[in-house]
Amino acid sequence: MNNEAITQIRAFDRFYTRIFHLADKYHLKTNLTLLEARILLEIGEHHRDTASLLIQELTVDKGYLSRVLKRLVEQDLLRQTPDETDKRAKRLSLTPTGQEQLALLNQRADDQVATLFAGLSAAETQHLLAAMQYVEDHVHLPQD
Amino acid sequence: MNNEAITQIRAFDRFYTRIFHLADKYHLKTNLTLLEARILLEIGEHHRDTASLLIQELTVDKGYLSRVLKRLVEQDLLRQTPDETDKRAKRLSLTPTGQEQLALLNQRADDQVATLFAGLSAAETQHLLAAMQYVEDHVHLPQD
DNA sequence: TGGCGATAGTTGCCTTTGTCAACTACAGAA
DNA sequence: TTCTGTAGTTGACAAAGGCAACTATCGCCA
Repeated sequence: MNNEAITQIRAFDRFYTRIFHLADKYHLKTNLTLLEARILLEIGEHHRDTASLLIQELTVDKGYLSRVLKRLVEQDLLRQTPDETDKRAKRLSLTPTGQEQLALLNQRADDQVATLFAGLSAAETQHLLAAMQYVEDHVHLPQD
Repeated sequence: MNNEAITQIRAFDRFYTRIFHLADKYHLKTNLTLLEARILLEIGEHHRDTASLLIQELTVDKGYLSRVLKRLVEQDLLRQTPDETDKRAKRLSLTPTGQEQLALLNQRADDQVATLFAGLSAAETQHLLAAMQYVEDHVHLPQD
């Protein structure tokens, strides 16, 4: 890969990081931090229901995560129920309140995205999705 | 924009955020934090040579930035020279040591990108750049 | 089966990062 | 020349996160 290409990719990276840094405010006006919001999302939408799964997905320290989860439990957004088959683990699930919060977060995040890409025609939207897909397909995931 | 599209875009966002969260480690093995690295980059490459410009670009608190800049000066990576035409402002520039560090950072960041997109043919690389450009061109920048 | 290294999660301790408000100094316009 | 706004600094504080030690349990295998 030549230097010119690398320069352009780095420019895209800066651009995209900035955009989504601005957009990653969907948790505001809730009482949640960005990490807490992402946790609710991962549990509620992607069924990652143990701390270890979250640690992998969110690349966060387990000690820190433990505390954040505790906070979510105290706020009655999260439940930790003992895992019957593995007594070291705890299964995480959202309380009704947690589900409400998640719905709200999703609403906000959707709105953000809709604003960022407002006014595209159907054809442009398709093209955009294809472009994103292309990027995703051509990144070499670093192995963990 | 329909729900399906929004969902896919949010998936891309999560993906890309994660990738570049992993990739944003180019400052490691230097003594610099990510913010410090980005500051050197903005000053050295993009000629943003006052604190206010950096505040805008990096969306960082001015009090905090002030301290970080002070630290960079102490490390002899940065110089602050009085602005003759505006005596409130200070012009920022890299010391020779700072320029060396910047070169090192650029090297590391380039390597990261090259690794992430390793093995693409020239045609694929062109396609990738076009895809990124398309995304960039179709985002509605939120006005500050 | 019982002993042992690995894994899940918690806790204490500490550092770094970031926020907020008050403050000084200067600019630019009325 | 006074008033409002901007550039940057400082103090006090809160939030975020890293690190290591610890408990409990698991799963393997001699």
